[in-house]
Amino acid sequence: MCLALLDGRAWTAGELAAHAGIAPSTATQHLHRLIDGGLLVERRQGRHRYVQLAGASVAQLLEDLSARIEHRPASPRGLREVTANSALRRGRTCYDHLAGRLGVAVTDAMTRAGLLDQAGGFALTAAGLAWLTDTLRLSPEDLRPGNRPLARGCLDWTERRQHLAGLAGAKLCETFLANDWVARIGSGRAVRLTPNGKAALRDLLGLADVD
Amino acid sequence: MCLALLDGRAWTAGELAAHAGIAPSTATQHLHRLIDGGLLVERRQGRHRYVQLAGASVAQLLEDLSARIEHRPASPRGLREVTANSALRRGRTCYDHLAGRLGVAVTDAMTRAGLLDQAGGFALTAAGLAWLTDTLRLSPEDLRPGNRPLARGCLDWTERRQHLAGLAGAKLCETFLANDWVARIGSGRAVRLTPNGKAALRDLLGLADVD
DNA sequence: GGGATCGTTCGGCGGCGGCCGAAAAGAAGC
DNA sequence: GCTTCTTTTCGGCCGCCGCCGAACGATCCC
Repeated sequence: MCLALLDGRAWTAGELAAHAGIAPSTATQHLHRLIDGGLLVERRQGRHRYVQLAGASVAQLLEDLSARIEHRPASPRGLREVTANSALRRGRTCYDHLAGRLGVAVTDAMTRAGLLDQAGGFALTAAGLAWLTDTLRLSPEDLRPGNRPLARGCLDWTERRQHLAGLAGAKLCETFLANDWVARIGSGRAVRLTPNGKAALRDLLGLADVD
Repeated sequence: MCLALLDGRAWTAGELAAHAGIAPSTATQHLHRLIDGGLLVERRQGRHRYVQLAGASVAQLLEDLSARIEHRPASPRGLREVTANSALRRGRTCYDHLAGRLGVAVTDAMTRAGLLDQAGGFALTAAGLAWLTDTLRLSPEDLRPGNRPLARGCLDWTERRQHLAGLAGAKLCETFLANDWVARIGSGRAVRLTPNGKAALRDLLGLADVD
C-alpha cells in the first residue's frame, strides 16, 4: 500500500485493499496505524476515505527504503504487463516529480546546462533558479525553500541514477503537466512526452532524442 | 543495535547483546538477518565477531528512519546520564562525520564562507572544494565522488538542522581527529573540541564562540 | 424508502517470530 | 592438556500480530 501511495495521489481504502490483495477490514487497520504514525493523512469525502502520503519527507523515506529493497525486477508476465512496465521505465511521476528515463534525461540536461550542480552534491545553481523563474515563469514565492529543500537527488528506481526531486522538481513536474508537455497514461503514474513537450525540451534544454 | 552501530564503529556480538538487553543467542539471530540483508558486514577476529554498518548508504537510511522516530527525548535520569547527554549534544560523530552543535556550527560557518551551498540544495561549491584541498591539504583523489556524493545534508538529531555529511563530511571529520582538533570522550561517540581545534576553527572559518 | 456501495468495528483464529536456556563449538591463555 | 571466554546452534515456549468474516453504520443513487 505504501508503494502504491508513492505515486503521490490519494487512494481510497478499498482501492488499496484490492491492490494489496487483502480484506477491506485488514486495510482499515493498517491505514489507521499509518495515519496514527503520521505517515499518511486522510480526507473524508462522502462515503469515501482518501488517504495520501503525509508529505515529501515520507515519500523520500519510502523511496529510500524501496531503492534498497527492490533490486530485483518482478519478472513481468504477458504482453500487458510488459508494455505497462516499459511505459513506466520511459517516464513516470515519483511522488510529485518526474522520474524514469524522462526524469533522468531532464536532470542530466539541466546539469549540462549549468542549472544543476551534481558534482559537489545536489543543488540548484543561481543560473538554475533564474531559469525556473525567467524562462519557465515560475513565481519566486513558489520556490522559497521552507523546510523542504529546493533541490535534492532521488535515486531512480529503474535507471539507478539520480533525478531531480525537492521543491524545484515538484514545480517543474507541475509545469510540464500544466503546459501539456507530458500527459498521464491512463490512471497510473506513467507519463508520456507529448509532441509539444518534445519541442519544448529541444528548445529549452537542447535535449534532442528523448524517446 | 542498529542505532548503536550508527556510531560507525565495529561492535562485537556480545556488546550489542548487552547494549540491547537481550540474550547473546538472540543477538546472533538478528545479526545474521542484518548481514544476510546486506545491512551489516562482519569481520571475524579470533573468538570475536565484529559487525559494522555495511556502508554510508545504510547509515543514511538509519539516520533518516531515526530522525522520523525519535522526536521525543528519552528523559535522562541522574547526573551521569545528563552530563553524557549534554556532551552528545555539544559534539559527536554521526557515522563518519561531525554532528551535534559542533557539526552544525562548522556546517553553518562553511555556508557563510561560501564553501557550501545550502540555498539551492546541499552541495560543496568550487571554493569549498579548493578550501578542502588547498587549506586543509586533503588530496583531490580522496575527494573524487564515486557512488557516494561529495556533500549531502544529514538531519541533526539534537539540533533539528542539517549538518555536512557525505564524502567531504567524512574526510573533514577524519582531518579534525588526525589534527587533534577534536578528541573522543571515552569510548562513546561524543567528542570535544580541543584548544587547538578552537584556534583552528577561529583561524580557518572565523568561528569564534563554539562552546 | 429501498438497494447498492463503501467503510468500520469487533471477535476470533492461526501462525509466525522473537525470546530464552542449555549445550556445543571455536579460540585464547595457562 | 584444562579452563575460560565468546559465539553459535537447536528446541521449545509464549505472545503478538496479521488476517478474515460477519455485522453494523454511513452515504449515495434510483
